[in-house]
Amino acid sequence: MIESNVSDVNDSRAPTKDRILDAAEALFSERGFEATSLRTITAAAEVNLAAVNYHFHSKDDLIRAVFARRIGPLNQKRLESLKACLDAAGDGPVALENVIRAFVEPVLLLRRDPQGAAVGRLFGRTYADPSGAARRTFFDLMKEVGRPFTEAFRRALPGLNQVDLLWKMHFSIGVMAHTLAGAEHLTVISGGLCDLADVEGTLDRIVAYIAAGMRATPAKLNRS
Amino acid sequence: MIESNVSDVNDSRAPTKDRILDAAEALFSERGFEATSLRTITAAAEVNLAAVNYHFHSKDDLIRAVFARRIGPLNQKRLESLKACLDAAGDGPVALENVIRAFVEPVLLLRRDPQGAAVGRLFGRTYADPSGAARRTFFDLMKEVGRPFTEAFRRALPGLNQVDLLWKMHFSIGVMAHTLAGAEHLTVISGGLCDLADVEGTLDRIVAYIAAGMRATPAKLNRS
DNA sequence: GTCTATAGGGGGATAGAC
DNA sequence: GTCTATCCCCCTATAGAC
Repeated sequence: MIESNVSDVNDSRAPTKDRILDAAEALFSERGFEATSLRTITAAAEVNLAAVNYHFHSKDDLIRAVFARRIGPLNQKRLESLKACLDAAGDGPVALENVIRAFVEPVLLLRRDPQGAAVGRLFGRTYADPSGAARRTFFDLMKEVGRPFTEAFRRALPGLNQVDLLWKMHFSIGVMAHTLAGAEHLTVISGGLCDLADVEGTLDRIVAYIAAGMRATPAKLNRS
Repeated sequence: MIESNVSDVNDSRAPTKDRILDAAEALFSERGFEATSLRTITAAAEVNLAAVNYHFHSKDDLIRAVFARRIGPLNQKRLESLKACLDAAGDGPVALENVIRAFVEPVLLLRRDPQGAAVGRLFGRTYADPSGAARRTFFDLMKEVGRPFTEAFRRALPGLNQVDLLWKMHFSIGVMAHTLAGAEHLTVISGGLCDLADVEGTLDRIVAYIAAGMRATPAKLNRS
């Protein structure tokens, strides 16, 4: 009630830096990196244009910062869940579904709030986005989860060779990325019957689909 | 004798219009729509800048033309293959793997030549791309295959309800799109062990993965 | 730290000669 | 149909006042 500022709107203003990150995140996820100008970002954040060059050096560095802020905590959750399911397995077999869930659940849970949904879309889109800065940053930050999860999948699918495993992980990442990036499209097509806001239901569906795919055996791998 | 830095559009004198389409296709697939300027395209095509505005009205119309040229023939092949496998089934059950193959094979076969690979990447990327012109054109042109394939899947998976089917088709499109758009990434990660140039092998793998996923039953009870 | 103002470069699109 | 030349817009980044 003390706040009586000059101009309009909701002024218990977060730090400028965070306002820029929030706006950039939302706009990048909606329009892509190239199509989003710094002017649009600073207008949405209601900060000055020059602020983005003061707090971040350049647009590329802003893109990097947007990813860095989110991926760290996300991957920490994934690794914690993975550790939990490996501990539960002990020396016995690792449950495939649990490994998949450990990887998918944290990023799908983002969908619970609108800002998180933007993050999800952004990640999903980045897998297919050619933008240099985004791609490099994203994959650099994803390396830390790549190795332990590959190892966990190997334990959950004993007897599967390396090449088969990599292909299946690739397919599985596609399922996740496309679900994150293009889910509103599905909502429209289905006339609202398929709703990504139902996180638990979506999670059950996606885990079941991926698990079955990873267990599948290609029928005829050597054709004439 | 100016060397283009992207792909040689070296048909010694193909029509200007086609040279522009070829160059645009390759560049869009590598860098995205927003990041590719008309100047870059006309330089690669070794034609004049103004030619693109003469043959196509605008950049958006050029994007639409790039898609229109490829999607028509592609969908025709898909529908022919689908008809063949429905005819083979007669009144009996439809083989799920054949329906999947009818949809995936034509687009995967594009990978056999470099220009086709660009088309594949372009399609894969478009599923996640926010660009307005590309997205609308692409989905408009895909509508003609959407209905018959949905119907075929319903026949191949009797007893599956509409919502489950739509989710599974959504996941499956993700597998295909990601394979098309991000396969060279897999090639790098695997140290060349996974090679998308092996079209037949990739096709067997992807069909097996998707078929298993579509047959999967979500186990909604095992959440902790 | 935050603003105004502007530099400096590309971008899409068009006019008009040939 | 194809070229040159150009208009006018929007972009990123920076300089310098407050």
